[in-house]
Amino acid sequence: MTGSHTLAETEARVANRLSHMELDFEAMAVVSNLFRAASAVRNYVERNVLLESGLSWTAFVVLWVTWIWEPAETREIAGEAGISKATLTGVLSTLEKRGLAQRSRSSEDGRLVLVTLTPAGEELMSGLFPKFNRQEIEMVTPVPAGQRGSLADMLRAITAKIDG
Amino acid sequence: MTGSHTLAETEARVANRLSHMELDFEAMAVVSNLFRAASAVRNYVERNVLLESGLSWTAFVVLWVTWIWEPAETREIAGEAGISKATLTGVLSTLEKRGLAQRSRSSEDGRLVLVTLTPAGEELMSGLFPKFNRQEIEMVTPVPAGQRGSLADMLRAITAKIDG
DNA sequence: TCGAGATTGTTTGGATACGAACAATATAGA
DNA sequence: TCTATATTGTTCGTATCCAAACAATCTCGA
Repeated sequence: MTGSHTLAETEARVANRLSHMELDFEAMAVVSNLFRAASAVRNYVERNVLLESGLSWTAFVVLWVTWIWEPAETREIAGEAGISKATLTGVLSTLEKRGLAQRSRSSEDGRLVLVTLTPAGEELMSGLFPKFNRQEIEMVTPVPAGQRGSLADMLRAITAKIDG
Repeated sequence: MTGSHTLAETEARVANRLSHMELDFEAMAVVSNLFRAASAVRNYVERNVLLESGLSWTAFVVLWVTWIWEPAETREIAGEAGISKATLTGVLSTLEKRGLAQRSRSSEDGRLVLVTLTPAGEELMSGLFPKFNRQEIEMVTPVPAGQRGSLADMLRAITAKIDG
């Protein structure tokens, strides 16, 4: 997951390759560590919380958004989950096949599909989410409590700048 | 990409769903924003830098690692890129098919496969990486310069805690 | 009323993603 | 030397993932 090379070693190599260019190593480090952290968090949660339920990260997020916003429109779910509508179609089909979620046509707008959880889906999320949050707490431990809000704010600022 | 609901609205909904549980909303916010940011950064770069070259994010990262560490061992590439060796096999096949990278057996250890860039791959990366770094700089803009190092450090600490 | 344009979910085709099983190679100890 | 064990990259099966094309539905103006 994490590369075996040190940051300094990598930077030296990059600088050597691109000695004639001006590079912002700090920006590089932010983006690089952003992805390492996201990947590590995802894999860790998939292994320790989701595996026993046979859920992928994406499937869990889709269930979670549906759980919170039920009945949820698919475009809303895709937006919150950060996946394309094409991907959501497949994930929803899988969740329906497993009896965790349900699709239904909107009576007000024939184009829309509304998603709800089945009782089995509700029960699964009720048991799963507390475990999920406990893992979140554990993973954020190395960041001093007084800086976690700031960390979230900076990440939010980056997202806002891009999606703005 | 980014959900249309505000943080407060989401938290209120979650609190309503889980009023009987103790939840750490700050840890939730960190993980949630970590993924929103990573997803936003990835999609933005794929659209604005990688699309014209027909590269996926993963394919680009594999090319980048190879470019820096050439000749690179596949286990090394997979580790740095944060993907499994099975995934790397497929990505390398795609890159070979497109004439951007090349596989060769190690003469010192018959189990190892060494990867190098083709001249076309070299040329592609020489033109692509500066654009990539300029996007990185732009995306990190909303974080005050004095706090970018701290941001990278916190992200690194989370990864280190998980990967132990 | 009616039709051009916009919006939505699905399908299609191809790439990515991973665990598990596998074959090839290397290494260590008897 | 020989063999049990470990390591590495590939294959296999299945689930994601997305852009583009598509069909169904809605909206709005003439």
